[in-house]
Amino acid sequence: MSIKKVAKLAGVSTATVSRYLNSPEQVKEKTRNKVQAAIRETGYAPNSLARNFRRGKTSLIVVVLPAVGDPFLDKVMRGIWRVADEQGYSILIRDTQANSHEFDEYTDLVFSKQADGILLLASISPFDEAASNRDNERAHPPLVLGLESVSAELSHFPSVRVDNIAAAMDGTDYLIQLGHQRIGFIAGKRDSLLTKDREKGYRKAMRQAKLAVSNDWIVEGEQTIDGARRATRRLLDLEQRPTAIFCANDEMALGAMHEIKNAGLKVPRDISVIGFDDIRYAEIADPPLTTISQPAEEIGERSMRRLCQAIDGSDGDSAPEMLPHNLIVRKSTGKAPG
Amino acid sequence: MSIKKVAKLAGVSTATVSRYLNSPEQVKEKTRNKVQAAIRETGYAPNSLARNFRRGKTSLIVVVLPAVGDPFLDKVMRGIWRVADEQGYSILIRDTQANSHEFDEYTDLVFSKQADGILLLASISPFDEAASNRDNERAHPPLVLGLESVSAELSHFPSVRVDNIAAAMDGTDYLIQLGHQRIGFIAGKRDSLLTKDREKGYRKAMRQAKLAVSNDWIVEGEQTIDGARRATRRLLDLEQRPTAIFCANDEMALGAMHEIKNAGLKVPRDISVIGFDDIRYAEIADPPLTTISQPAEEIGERSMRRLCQAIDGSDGDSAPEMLPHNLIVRKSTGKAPG
DNA sequence: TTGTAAGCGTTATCAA
DNA sequence: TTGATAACGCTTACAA
Repeated sequence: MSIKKVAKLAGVSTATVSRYLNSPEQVKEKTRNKVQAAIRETGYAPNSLARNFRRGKTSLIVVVLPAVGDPFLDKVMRGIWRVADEQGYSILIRDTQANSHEFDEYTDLVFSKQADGILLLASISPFDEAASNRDNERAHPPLVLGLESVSAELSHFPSVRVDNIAAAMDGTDYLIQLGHQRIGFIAGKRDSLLTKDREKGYRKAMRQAKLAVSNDWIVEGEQTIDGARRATRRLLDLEQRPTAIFCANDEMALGAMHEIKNAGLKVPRDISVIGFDDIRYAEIADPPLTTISQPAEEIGERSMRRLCQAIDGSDGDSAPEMLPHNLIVRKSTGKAPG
Repeated sequence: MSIKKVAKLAGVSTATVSRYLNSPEQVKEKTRNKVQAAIRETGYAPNSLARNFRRGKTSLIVVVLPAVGDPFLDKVMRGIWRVADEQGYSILIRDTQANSHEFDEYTDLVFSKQADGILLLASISPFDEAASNRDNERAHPPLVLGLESVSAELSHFPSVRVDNIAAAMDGTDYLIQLGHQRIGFIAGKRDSLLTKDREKGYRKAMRQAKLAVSNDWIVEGEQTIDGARRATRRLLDLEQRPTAIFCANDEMALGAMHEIKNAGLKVPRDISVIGFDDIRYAEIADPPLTTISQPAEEIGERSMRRLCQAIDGSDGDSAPEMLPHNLIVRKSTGKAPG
């Protein structure tokens, strides 16, 4: 009833008030002033529930991410927010740590009009149906994948990321150049495609260098500090322990370094450690962590732009957009011992 | 038009479909089956835009926090999410780093029906008007303050937090017990009441111990690693440098430790460092960081519960809810040198 | 137990 | 440039 009140007070129709709100230039100045006064007097605020309903748009974007509190997301979110602000979207965050991992649970947010689109920054399990329904409208919600590598079922969605395989190869090559031959790998969660790709890159680089990879050298770090610490202990307990460890992300690398030092060993003298992501704690780690950086803010920005395009149907090609990574050499890596 | 389609297909009225959706027990089983079949066949998903509009409720809560990517928020958000899930709310996140800091900008989200309530986990500047309008309806949106200390203008809102003053006193007392007399303090941002309170606690403890506090010992660390590094350098450059540094949070403590070690000094041999929050990186810092922990998950949970109460009007008293803090002694603090 | 129909606040179409 | 009015999809009295 609210716009009506304003209209009545201003002595105009509701249509005019609405126009004043949405395209003031269509309203004569004199009328505009009347409406403005009425709005001020009533303290009227447009009911966005009604507005959204009428427009069929929520102006909400769901960003699905692994965990709030992940320092890497800091910059990514900054990029996302910049574009969201510019385009008039609000951000709804879903954390896969606290929520479900089902693809359909997120796409339903779009189909039920709770959100206009989805920005997926985490690995989730697409329903098998999704693949078969590919031509179905339900399989094509506005959705963009950022950061994450893409499973086959999701490959028809736009995606923005670095080439995790190539990046991990670069990191591994660097260790190999330093003379390391026994290189361990601390992997992420089993369902994370991104860390799987990094593992692939590691394996590929080892293979190309004709270096054997023992199964014992690849341990799961669960993408947490504690998981990485346990993984590191297993690596250290090996009869022939690795002289270098590649961690699928910095969070785990930090845990690994701590555990290595705890065991009375020195980084990089005894063991070199390399991470991935270049989170802000990498630089101030002791020793400062060698890592691979991603253009986080740009990934956020670009994936959000792609999503806006997907929402208003102007999305062009769906080829993955690859951004460059960058090896950052610090002090946690050194020549292989002996 | 969608519920109509379903109704038509099922051969019932739209009211029956609606009832099936909202209170199935009121629908005869036979009818229920028909409706269910129709829903399945059409792939119907209720339009929550229309539903929210009709109900006058968004089921959205805005959580205003300083920065996604702050590891401390990890646990807080977990607590919030647990309650939100349970109560059927979705979480809309606003980051003051990327967004405005104005109180009204957030409360407008409620008045314009974009959200049902606000959980404030960050210091923002309330409009001066807010205080004078206190009796006005507009001054009383459902809003709860979590973590943060409360400015006078906001003191009529419920609040859940630790006693930052007392906690900082405990930390400072501990340093004093270790024999430290020249204790520096790295403060947070100027507008952060929470870190201001911690500074107050530090000052109070110093005063009670009859220890002088030089103005040079209190430097601003901007609540970032880099800010803390700059602040630390200033402290180290002092003619008589402090033998201990209290940092208003762990993030800054990590930066401080790095800078101290960079200067060729040892923690805690030359300088003790103590932080606040007990983020997950504190334990694996080198040396592991002595800090004060807050019951983060519980703060999240309780503040969210209070908010739910505020939304449905069942909120009782508005006295701040204080939770206990806990001094965690690790290796970054030791006896004063000399 | 089910159907009819009004109404939520806004926007958009059309006519004036 | 403005006004009257239908429509958006759903819920909920109220009536049947």
